[in-house]
Amino acid sequence: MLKLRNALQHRLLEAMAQALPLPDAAVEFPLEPATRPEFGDFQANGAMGLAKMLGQPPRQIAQAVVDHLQVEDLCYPPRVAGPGFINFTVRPEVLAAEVQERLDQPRLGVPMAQVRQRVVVDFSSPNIAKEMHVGHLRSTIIGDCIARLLSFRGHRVLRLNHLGDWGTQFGMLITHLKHVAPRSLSGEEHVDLGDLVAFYRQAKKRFDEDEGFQEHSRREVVRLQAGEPDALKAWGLLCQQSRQGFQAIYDCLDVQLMERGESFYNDALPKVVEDLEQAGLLVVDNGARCVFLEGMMGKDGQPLPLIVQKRDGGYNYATTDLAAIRQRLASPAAGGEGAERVVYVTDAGQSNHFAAVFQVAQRAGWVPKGCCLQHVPFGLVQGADGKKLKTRSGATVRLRDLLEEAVERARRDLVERMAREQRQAEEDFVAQVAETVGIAAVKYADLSQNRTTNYQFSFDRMLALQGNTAPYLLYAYVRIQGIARQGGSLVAAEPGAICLQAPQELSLARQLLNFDEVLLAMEQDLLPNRLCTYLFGLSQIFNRFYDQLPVLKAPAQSRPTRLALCRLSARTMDLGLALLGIKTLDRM
RNA sequence: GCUCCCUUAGCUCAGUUGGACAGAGCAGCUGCCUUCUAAGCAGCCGGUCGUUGGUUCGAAUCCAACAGGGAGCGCCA
Repeated sequence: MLKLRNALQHRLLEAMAQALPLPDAAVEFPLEPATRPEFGDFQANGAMGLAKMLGQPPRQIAQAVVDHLQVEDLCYPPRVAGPGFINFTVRPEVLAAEVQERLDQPRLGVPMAQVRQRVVVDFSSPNIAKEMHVGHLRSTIIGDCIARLLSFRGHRVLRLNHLGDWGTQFGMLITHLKHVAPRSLSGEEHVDLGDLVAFYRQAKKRFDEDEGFQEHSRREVVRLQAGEPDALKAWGLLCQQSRQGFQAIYDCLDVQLMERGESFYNDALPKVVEDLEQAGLLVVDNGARCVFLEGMMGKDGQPLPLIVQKRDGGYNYATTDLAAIRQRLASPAAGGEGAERVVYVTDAGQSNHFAAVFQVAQRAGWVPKGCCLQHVPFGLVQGADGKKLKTRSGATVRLRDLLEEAVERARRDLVERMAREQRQAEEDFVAQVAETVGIAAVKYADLSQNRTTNYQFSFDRMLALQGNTAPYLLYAYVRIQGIARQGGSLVAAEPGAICLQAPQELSLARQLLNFDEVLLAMEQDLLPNRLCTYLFGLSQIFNRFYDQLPVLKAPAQSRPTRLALCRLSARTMDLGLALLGIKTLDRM
């Protein structure tokens, strides 16, 4: 509907210019999608805002605009409604022509971005020697979805996994392993991710309790950052073990990422501090080198510092993040990525941190004009009790276990239903459906929630067959595929002109044509739940259509139209779900 | 103590440049399978949008105060 809206908006502004005695200053009269179906397709609310300026009642203004409007080729006569709204209802034959045109468009009416940017999407970011948990789940799923959308819009997207593979935790871990399992550091003894996690926990405990151990650990970090061969070797082995565990999860989630851990920026860290000093931003305070922030106050009303080099000489994550910003924004000729936009998908708890780092990057002059750094925050994953999600024993939930359980539950549902319906199926079919449905359910549950709020995790809800869930959407798609199978194809044997008559046909067509608007809105604020709400609505409207109107057995004059609507529905679902990172099924 | 976020139906949530009587889903209740279809469809029930003020022609949306919940706050990431 983007095309139609633009056309109507143009004519609306022309009519306004003719109808109203306006000042020279630019006056807007925006046309927006109607808030309710009974108001038609579009509504214009501008009259109310102009009432005071023109000293006329809003309904009179609206009527004057309507009197000058020339839209009869696209709409029924526009009507003034309520306090001064103008409602537009597009003619069915215009909708039909749009459907016809979109049927064979690969992009389903969604334009390429006018300005195609280089974008870095920084997401997932697990830590070496720790299992991935539900916190990484949201970053991974949301980040992947955003990257897919931006790519589809024509941007050049670089998906970076800013792995926590550097820093204090390695000092702890290496120091601890030197004591308890030295052979693991030389590679003579194999440790897997589970062992590492256990060692990490012990090391953390010692670190918190034992000052001497803390000192050793800090020294070990400095040795690592200085590139001591034995420390580097131990570190490399630890990373290798973790990486395998992560990759299994990414494969399962169908997520592509380029690994670019914190260690990548190690050599650039001294230069960050040096250049901050050159820029006159660096202050040594209590032995630590830091930049004091503008507009961010601490307890006593004093400005908060961003520490870039610790008292012991070690660098921390702020330094790494600053180095990463520079590398990403630098031109390719200078060894950078040439990004014009960098998107960070992390939990909302890091908002302050990113605000601080972005501010320092700005003040240091590292953000070229026209480039933008953006934190895309998301809320916590909570359990049924409203508290941070934990296992019954109180441990963090491992992502591996969570995904396995989703697939297992999907499988049990499927097997049970097949028994009830006396269906037979190959084991391959069951396994594939369970995998697809289980993973889709987890992803969709996450994406369908407004990302900025906390989100309550529930297997029962996400796997429910009715409601705003992945299984419901997938089933709507499966139904269309069922028609395709029975009818041989969704392409009419004797294609006739599309003619929208039944209300169910019209509302399905309208929903289908709204796809482009929704994707642009989603890109605007990077809220995947916009697309989810749309696809859920499409599924509902399709199910109504499917329930109330025959397709294959439709009268000859309706059949091509209904087949076309089915085809466009399937393609829209398929593309929409693909942008969410969800695979479809032909049967389930 | 300071900063940021949240509070909408019994439950989980939509509602983002302020717009028409506040919307879904689940749960509860009532109907509909000789039909390409029931993992579905049609309908009913359910709300002082945390509270109180303010701005506005118009506020769930913006501002202020208060209450309740969450997160963060100098050398972890």
